[in-house]
Amino acid sequence: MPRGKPYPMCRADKRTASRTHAGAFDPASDGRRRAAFQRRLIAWFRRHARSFPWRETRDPYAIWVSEVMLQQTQTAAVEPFFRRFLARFPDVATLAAAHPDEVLRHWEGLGYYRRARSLHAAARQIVALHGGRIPDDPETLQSLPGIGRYTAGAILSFAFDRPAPILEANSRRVLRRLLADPERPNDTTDSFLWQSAERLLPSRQAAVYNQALMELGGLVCLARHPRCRDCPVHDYCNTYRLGIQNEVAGISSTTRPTAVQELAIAIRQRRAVLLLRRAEGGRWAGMWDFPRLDITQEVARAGRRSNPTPPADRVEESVRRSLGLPIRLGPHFLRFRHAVTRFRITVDCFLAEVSSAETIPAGPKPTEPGWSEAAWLEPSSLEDIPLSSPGRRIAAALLTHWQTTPGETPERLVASPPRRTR
DNA sequence: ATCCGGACAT
DNA sequence: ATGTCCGGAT
Repeated sequence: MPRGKPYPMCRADKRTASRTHAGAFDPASDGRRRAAFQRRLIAWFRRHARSFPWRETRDPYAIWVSEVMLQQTQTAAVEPFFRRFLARFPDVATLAAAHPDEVLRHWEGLGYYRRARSLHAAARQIVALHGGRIPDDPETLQSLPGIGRYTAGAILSFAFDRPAPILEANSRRVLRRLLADPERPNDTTDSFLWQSAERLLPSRQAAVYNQALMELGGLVCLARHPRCRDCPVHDYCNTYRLGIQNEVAGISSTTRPTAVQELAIAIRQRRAVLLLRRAEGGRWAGMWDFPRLDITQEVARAGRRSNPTPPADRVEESVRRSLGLPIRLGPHFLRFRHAVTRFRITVDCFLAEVSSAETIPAGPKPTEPGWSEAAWLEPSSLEDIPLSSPGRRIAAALLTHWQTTPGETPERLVASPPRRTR
């Protein structure tokens, strides 16, 4: 990837911006004031910008990958994934040629797996339709899966330095405060903010300017306690002037979590264990996982103080019905909790053996919705497939269990109530 | 435990 | 307009 200094640190802006008169900042009406705002913001950015690997490049591919990873994901979480991903898939052609599962494997643990699938699909589309070059116009970019208006603007401005506006969580917060209508400071629409972002954008230095806007939101114009005294553009801020910056906050939708009880079963046959692939559209789409049963209803019916595990024969019957597989339930070996979107899932994990004498060759066809594929895998190959985070956790516990109890045989597998693993 | 964060479908 | 998808940081 091209290296170097994409945003040369020119001398700090020594000019003192003129004191601003009172009144709402309207970027459309005052070009001089807008230019001063831009200079202040950019000068601040040159002093305070954090260093990230995706800021060390202007390679549109690397910037695209980073922006997709950064969707709904914080910078600290993204960094190691970004490095690994770029090392393995250094360019569009390499990514397009890769197996989907390997792409997913490199995304494992980052979440929102549709992003990885879209990225891969888009890479193939770029090779097939655009000669392997990342498009540099907004319409074509947004025709690619996983690229919306923000990501298109980010690629256009960061990589190509085109004057394309961006609006994401950080810059949205900045502009919401900066441009708030004093009468209705919380009624600002995204449509208005997009228009404003476009009007505020300088025709040159769009890359630095856009990143400065985001960085200000990330470091100074914080949701909870905005550090307005440190803000280089507080003179231009409609809410700072009125002291109502704390009244304009991102209203977090208070969708309270739903408790879910699940059973995960590691079903063994000879040396292999049964894995299922999660279907399109749901959680962990395209990722492999251990067979899981939602037992929330049963637990609720049985009463809250009772053992959260249904009787072994009920579980065995349920697996026979959904997977067409005769099993004998073994011991409980792991309990953990996992929070995902608005669900708080408690997972109880059990060993199990296929109870039929005959070998069931190609995995059962899962008839239950939610699963698309099944496979019997040797423990060692669990490393090679993309697993959901809970799935990876179960796999790790399973490998430990098998290593510490090497002599375990089906005869010794006896169902027992879950121990409290807290 | 709560907070944080774009694309897409509906 | 609203809901869905994820995991790590705090």
